[in-house]
Amino acid sequence: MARPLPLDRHDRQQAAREFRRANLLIAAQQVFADAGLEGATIRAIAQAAGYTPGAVYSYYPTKEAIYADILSHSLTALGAAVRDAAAAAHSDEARLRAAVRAFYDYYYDRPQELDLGFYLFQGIRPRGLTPALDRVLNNRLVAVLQIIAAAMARYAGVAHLDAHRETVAAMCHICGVLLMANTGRLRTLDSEPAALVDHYLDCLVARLRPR
Amino acid sequence: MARPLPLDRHDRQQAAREFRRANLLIAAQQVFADAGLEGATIRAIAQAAGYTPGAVYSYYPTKEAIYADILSHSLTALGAAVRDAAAAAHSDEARLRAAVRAFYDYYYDRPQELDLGFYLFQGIRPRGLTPALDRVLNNRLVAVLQIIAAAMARYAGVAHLDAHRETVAAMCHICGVLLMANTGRLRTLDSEPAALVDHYLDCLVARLRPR
Amino acid sequence: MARPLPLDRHDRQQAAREFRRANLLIAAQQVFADAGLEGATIRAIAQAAGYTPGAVYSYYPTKEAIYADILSHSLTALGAAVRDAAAAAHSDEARLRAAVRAFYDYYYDRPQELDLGFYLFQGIRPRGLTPALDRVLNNRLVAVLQIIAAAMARYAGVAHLDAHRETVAAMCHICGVLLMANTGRLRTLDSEPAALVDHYLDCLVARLRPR
Amino acid sequence: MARPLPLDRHDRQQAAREFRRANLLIAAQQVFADAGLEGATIRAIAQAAGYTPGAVYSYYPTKEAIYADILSHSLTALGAAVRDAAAAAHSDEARLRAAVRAFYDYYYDRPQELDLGFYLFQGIRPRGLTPALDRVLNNRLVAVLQIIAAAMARYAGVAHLDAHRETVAAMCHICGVLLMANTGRLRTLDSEPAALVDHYLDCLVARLRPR
DNA sequence: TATGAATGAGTCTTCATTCAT
DNA sequence: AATGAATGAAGACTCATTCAT
Repeated sequence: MARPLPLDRHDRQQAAREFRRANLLIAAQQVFADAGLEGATIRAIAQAAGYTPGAVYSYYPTKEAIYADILSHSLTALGAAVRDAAAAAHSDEARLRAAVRAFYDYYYDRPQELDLGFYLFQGIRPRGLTPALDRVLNNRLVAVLQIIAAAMARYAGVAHLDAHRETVAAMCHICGVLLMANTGRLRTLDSEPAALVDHYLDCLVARLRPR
Repeated sequence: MARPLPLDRHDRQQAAREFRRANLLIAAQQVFADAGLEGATIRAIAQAAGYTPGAVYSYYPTKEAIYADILSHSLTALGAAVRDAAAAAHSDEARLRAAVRAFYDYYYDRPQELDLGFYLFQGIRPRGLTPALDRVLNNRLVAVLQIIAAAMARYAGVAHLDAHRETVAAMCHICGVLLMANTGRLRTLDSEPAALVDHYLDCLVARLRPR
Repeated sequence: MARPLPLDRHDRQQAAREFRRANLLIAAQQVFADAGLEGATIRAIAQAAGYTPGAVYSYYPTKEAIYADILSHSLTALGAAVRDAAAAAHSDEARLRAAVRAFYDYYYDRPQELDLGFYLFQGIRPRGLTPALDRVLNNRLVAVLQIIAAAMARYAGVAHLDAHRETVAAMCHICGVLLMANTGRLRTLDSEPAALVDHYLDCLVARLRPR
Repeated sequence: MARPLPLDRHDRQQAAREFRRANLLIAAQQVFADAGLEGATIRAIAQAAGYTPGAVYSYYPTKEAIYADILSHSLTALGAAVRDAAAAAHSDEARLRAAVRAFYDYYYDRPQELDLGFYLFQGIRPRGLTPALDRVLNNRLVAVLQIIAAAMARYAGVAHLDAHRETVAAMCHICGVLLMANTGRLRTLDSEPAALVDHYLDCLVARLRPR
């Protein structure tokens, strides 16, 4: 039976600190979801967390670092959503469809998190998004894509497929649809984002169908 | 032989003014391409054009108006690029491929213009982007898409096709690829944007191929 | 029979200039009445007169000088209004009442002109309102007050009265009422400006009534 | 014997903050008295208080809010002045005279505060002067007028008098005199503002004298 | 660790006035 | 006399960040 190891003082402090940081992060996510990239000022985040602006800097060196941490959690949650959807499916085809749809659904419900990704991943940031952090975030994304790639391989048979390319292509397609939806283009073009996604999936499934 | 008509004073002044506005716009485009959306402040634009900030306001009533003008020119240029590419093609299939590729190529070379479009097309701007202007810009985009839709219809035969949906889907795909490329994701995922586009086109062409 | 004297070239030019200045002034008055003190920019005035901003400076050295000229004309018109009202009255009491009421009515209909007077007459202006001009404007005002003073003297009999003081007092009262009306105070205090004026006149007439 | 209660940290900080805000307000009042409405910019106020412009915004959300606070204090002080003057009087007549004179004296010594009132009470301000605040300020003014109205009623007997109307009329008169004095008109008209006020009071007292 | 006051560099925008033409 | 382009100084306001406590 696992018993929690006794912590020495240092570890206890560390844990408490981590706990406070997590709280701050949750507040930041909330501000973010409510007010978007522009509205998420340090002041607003601090206030939402019950802190004053200065206190935030005990936990994050920079505003961008907060962004990065939110994004990191966001990618983890995305991964969970995609994984769960895939796990619940009852056929290989359903699994592929479910995984891709989960990716789409996740961001459709959280447009700000998509924005954040695009913002942070963009070129060179003055400070905050270090190469190390960038690598971490990237790995998170790769992990999500691997779930989709696996579903694809299982459906199509690994031999007949460049699963990596197809997965990246699917991600691009989904993100493009989301982008167009979020900026209002699809509305003015009289198109339903979900229908576009399903159409893409229909074609994909047909194309990869094992014979 | 066309000889330039003599201009009266008013016309000459008008032309001179237009010339200066065009210069200002070019400077703004440059600032834009160099510094991106955030960096393209009135100060920076004015300086690049050799003006003081106040002077800019004799040419554009608002910062957003400058953005809108850049975007408008951008969409016009995009339209020309797509049209030219389609016109130069020697077969129906080549025309479809060329049109879509031209769309991609245009933005691949001018990533900031893509950003600008997404920025300006987004919801309601405080001032500057009037609904009228929004409609104009939107029509420009629609015009571009119609070229692609026409190529598609000609290739596939209009009966067997929801050309509108396929065109919107293609645009989403291209924009998704561009977005991923611009934010550095494709590099880290070891994917070539152009290869993705070509793959998409291969699938599209195969799928729509008339029998 | 008076025949217009032949004008030499210089005079003709002078007259033409004066004519254009008068046009400019009329435009300025209009802008003023429409847009108030804050809205009456040089640009707006120039545009209303069909000029460009620079041209205005051929006629007035300064924005304040335009204000001053408007005010001067305003005071002249006020004088005419008061004079006409007094002239039309059929009794000494009616004359006094009519003159004071005319003062009130004039400004009640033209609140911006009252503002202008207060603005220009206020303390030291940076430039524009020279002492000489100030004297001119003041004399205009004095001329108006003399009409009222004369009506008062005629009504009350000159012996029993400090007509100057009573006239200044009446002017203060009227201006106070107008000020309170224009700033919305009377509305919130549930008082009618015209009723206040009439009450003041009733008291004044009763007090000065010759026995 | 009252001993200051020990304050907890929060209260101490709150008090310190209030103290600084009060200092800022005093500086603002000074700037105001020296430079007038137009000269009282955020820059100038900040500088006078030893701050940078941005710091001002931790104390007041808006320039108009500073104005409003000054005006609020001003009206309170006016009320106190009028009340004290009335309280010190030894007869009903003296009380009425004293109250009205106190109103006059207060503003005669602080001409900018009169301006401020007229500015802020004017119609709708873009931001800052909310309807709620407007009501508060208005009530302050009404409270002052009630002191005068009470003195009037006590002197004349409430039956024989429209105390409200007479009070509003007196306020208008005083404000008219002050306006004319502040804009230099009374000087050029060779009239003493105080003498005008006293004359008005003489007439008022005579008219309302109980028989 | 947390405070929160303060900074400083920045944002867009306005407008009377000047001056070469 | 008129143009109108341009200036320059100013306006209110925002916000990430620092730092003494």
